[in-house]
Amino acid sequence: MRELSKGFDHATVDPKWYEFWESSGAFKAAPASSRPPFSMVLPPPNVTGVLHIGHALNQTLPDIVCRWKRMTGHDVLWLPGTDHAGIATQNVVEKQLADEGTDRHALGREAFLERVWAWSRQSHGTITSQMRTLGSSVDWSRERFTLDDDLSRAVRRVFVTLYREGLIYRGKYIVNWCIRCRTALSDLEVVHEEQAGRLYHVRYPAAGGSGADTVGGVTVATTRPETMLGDTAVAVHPDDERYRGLVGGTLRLPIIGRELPVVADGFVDAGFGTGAVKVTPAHDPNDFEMGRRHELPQVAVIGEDGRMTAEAGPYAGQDRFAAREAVVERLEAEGLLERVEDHRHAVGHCSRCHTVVEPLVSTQWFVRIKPLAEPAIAAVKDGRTRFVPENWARTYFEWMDNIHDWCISRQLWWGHRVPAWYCDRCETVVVEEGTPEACGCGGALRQDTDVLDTWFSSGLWPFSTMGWPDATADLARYYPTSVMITGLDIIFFWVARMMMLGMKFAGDVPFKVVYITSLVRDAHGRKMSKSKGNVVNPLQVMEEIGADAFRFTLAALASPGMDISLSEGRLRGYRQFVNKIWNVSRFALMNLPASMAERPPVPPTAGLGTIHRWVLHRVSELTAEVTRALEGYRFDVAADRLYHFIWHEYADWYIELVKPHLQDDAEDRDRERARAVLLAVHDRVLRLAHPFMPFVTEELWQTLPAPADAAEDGRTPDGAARTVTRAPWPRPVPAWADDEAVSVLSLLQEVITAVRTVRAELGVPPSRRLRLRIEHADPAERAVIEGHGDYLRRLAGLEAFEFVASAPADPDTIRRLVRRMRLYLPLAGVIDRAAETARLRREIDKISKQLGSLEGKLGNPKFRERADPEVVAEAEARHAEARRRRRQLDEMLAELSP
RNA sequence: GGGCGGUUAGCUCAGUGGGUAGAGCGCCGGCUUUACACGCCGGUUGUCACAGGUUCGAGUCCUGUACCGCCCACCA
Repeated sequence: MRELSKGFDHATVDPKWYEFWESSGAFKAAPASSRPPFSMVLPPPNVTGVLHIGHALNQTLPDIVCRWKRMTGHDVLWLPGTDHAGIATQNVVEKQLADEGTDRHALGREAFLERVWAWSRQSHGTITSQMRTLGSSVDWSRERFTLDDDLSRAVRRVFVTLYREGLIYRGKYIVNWCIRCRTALSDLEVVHEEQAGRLYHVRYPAAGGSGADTVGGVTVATTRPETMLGDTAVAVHPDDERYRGLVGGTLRLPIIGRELPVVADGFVDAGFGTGAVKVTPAHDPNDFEMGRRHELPQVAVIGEDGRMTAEAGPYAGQDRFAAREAVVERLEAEGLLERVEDHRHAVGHCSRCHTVVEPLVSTQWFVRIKPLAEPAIAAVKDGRTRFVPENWARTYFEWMDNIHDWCISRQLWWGHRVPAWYCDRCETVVVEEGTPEACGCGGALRQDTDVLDTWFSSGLWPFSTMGWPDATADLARYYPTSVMITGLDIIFFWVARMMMLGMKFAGDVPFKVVYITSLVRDAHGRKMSKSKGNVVNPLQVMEEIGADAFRFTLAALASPGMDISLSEGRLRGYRQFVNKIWNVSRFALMNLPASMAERPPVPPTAGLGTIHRWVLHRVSELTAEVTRALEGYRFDVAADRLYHFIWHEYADWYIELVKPHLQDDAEDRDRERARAVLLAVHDRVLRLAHPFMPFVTEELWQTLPAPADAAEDGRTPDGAARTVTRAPWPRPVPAWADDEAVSVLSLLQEVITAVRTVRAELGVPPSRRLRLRIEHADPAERAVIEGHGDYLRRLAGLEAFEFVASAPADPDTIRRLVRRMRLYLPLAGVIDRAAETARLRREIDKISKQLGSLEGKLGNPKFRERADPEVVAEAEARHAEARRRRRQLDEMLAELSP
């Protein structure tokens, strides 16, 4: 007999096995193998990041899939890596510099980059070791970083190709500008927040009039009065009768005095405000477009630093918000401020530093996106890529159908530098993959100082990591990847761009399935945030309860399309589940002799006792259910089935029932069979649970005797090591199907539970052995009970039971049989008459209700006509049963209160 | 303004071809039954948000309402 330690110590066990897996090559892809490929790429976390709850979920779920696929005999490639995360990383280092009293400009570009490289090299180890703690079974030998040379080459190839095809262009357009980060942002990097503001109604006098003469002027409304300094027109709707006479005329811009034409434009909503709009082409996206339609000049009054420019006249040099106040004061003083209203509106903020974004005109690089979006939309429409849950496809379409050109240049230093060079002498722009020597005209070339949006390189991740643009064997074998599992927050940032760029450059969709994971919230469904102090740190949780329990919790809570509320209760509950598995294993191990060098085959079921046939049947069903759930990405269902079977069937019933067969006094042949079945079931359970709780299952599986069949023993590809990560995934065994065993067990369970209930309700201590008399048993049921009397006596705590054959046998249901028994437990002296009477009354109420509804149903002729005959028969049976039950209860009540 | 999701036991949630409401945690009672007190046994708890409709039958399908949440958005 062997023994396991009393408890599972994840702190020592987990690292031991991860090291073993990694060093034995258990997670390595085997491109040369004949196994069918299965591939995923890991959404690369920020290289300087730390593992947060979102990562934990987005790695646990794919890890479950990968571990499962490895066991089903696939050649699994799960490719890991990290992202340089341009703006995020740069901001962190800039903050460090600020703390040191310096900044990047003082350091200079090269020294600054050296500094960021040093920081990212240093923190790279943090996130990767945390992934190991979680158990992510990635192939570390293929780890990539978005700034690696070969990935940078892919970035340049894509840029140059798109440029040459006219899909990347450079131009002066209005962009979102963060005055703190001092860079342009894409639309996605701007987060809109509804906030309280004011709507200022300002009178623009007719041109020629003095400031005081407002007759013939127009009132416009604005939420940003400081931008009026840059106005170059006023617009009204072409059909607006009120202003018809004004179109073509001019107004005078207060403060500045510039003459503004009144233009007619369909964009203007005549119903909003006064129906007249000030037009500021340099500081508002709509006005920018309107300005182009009407060939209006752009007057930039706010600079890249957020201060007013020389064009702002008296306000030059002021902060934009100070200027707002000052402009309002001046307008008021001049009597031009007609009205101020409170107004809630959405204000754009930088997603990285939360500064209010300033739209302004700037020269940037853009991707012309529509031609790329169309095939990416089609691929989801025709199912080449499928969303799970499928509703996310709507969100994807919604965005893709309304997509705008993508601003990809950033005025940062950390990232892929734009591969464009400008000639000092002529106007030539050279865009090339390599570094050009000089301009054709002989002039010196200067490289563009901007870098690319981080998501430009991430968008290439599924193929750039596999060696593209070379036609590598990896690309041929592993692209498109099988599935992508990622969070809903990056559907647009990342998933959409991988779709577009993958189809354009790798010639196919990047993945066949996109599983969108939910947001993890706190126990009460609130978003986790530092300020609320409700952030769950996965590393701390794993330290406390181990990675297995943590992972299992995430899987169990991952209902598709629903946010996850992570509660301590669930975490604790599943930690206890891990402990349960540990102890079931202890029990199994104690009862399997060490000499059992090779695993005995399961004996033919025909020769086995009912409990063995039952458990084999159930484990086969479990196998089918877990497999089906995984195939449908129902991690929650799979976890739930495992939990229920292992705890409430295998441990609570089978282990208890099998104990006598394993004892020393059991007959040898009987004991050997019991051992063989126990081992077979236990082995299967550990394999099925392995993807969810890799560490504890490996630890336990390694203690089991090796199977006789070499193909079953889970060697690593090089044949070096046995590991459950490579053990074959169990398959349902049709020959184990056994409805008879199921019905026997359910009868036994009902009888045993009924006796226990009676004992508990009447306060009979377990030590007191009871005699049970059973009346009116159906002959078949009587035979079953007699045939399994030992189990009944043992688990119900009976001294003996007997059948009373006084009444004729009838086809009563199990329930009735059981209820009848309570009357004959010789306990008359113990019964609390009042309590028992109340209980019976409650039950009578319940049954009366049921009876009522059944009579309604059966009394309805349409039910008899249309319902399935089987259903009608069942309803009739239930009705008959309910009536009998009702009569019994009445009798019992009468007996109690004579 | 548009899109999506939610409303089921005290809490957090399952309930995916319509057919007698489930789990975990919590709560109550009883147990040293030698795998496990991170345990065992038993018990309690629901006008399935509301209003209509389809159906013999609706938590489940349809329509509408209310409230909550998320995402997108160029009405000043």
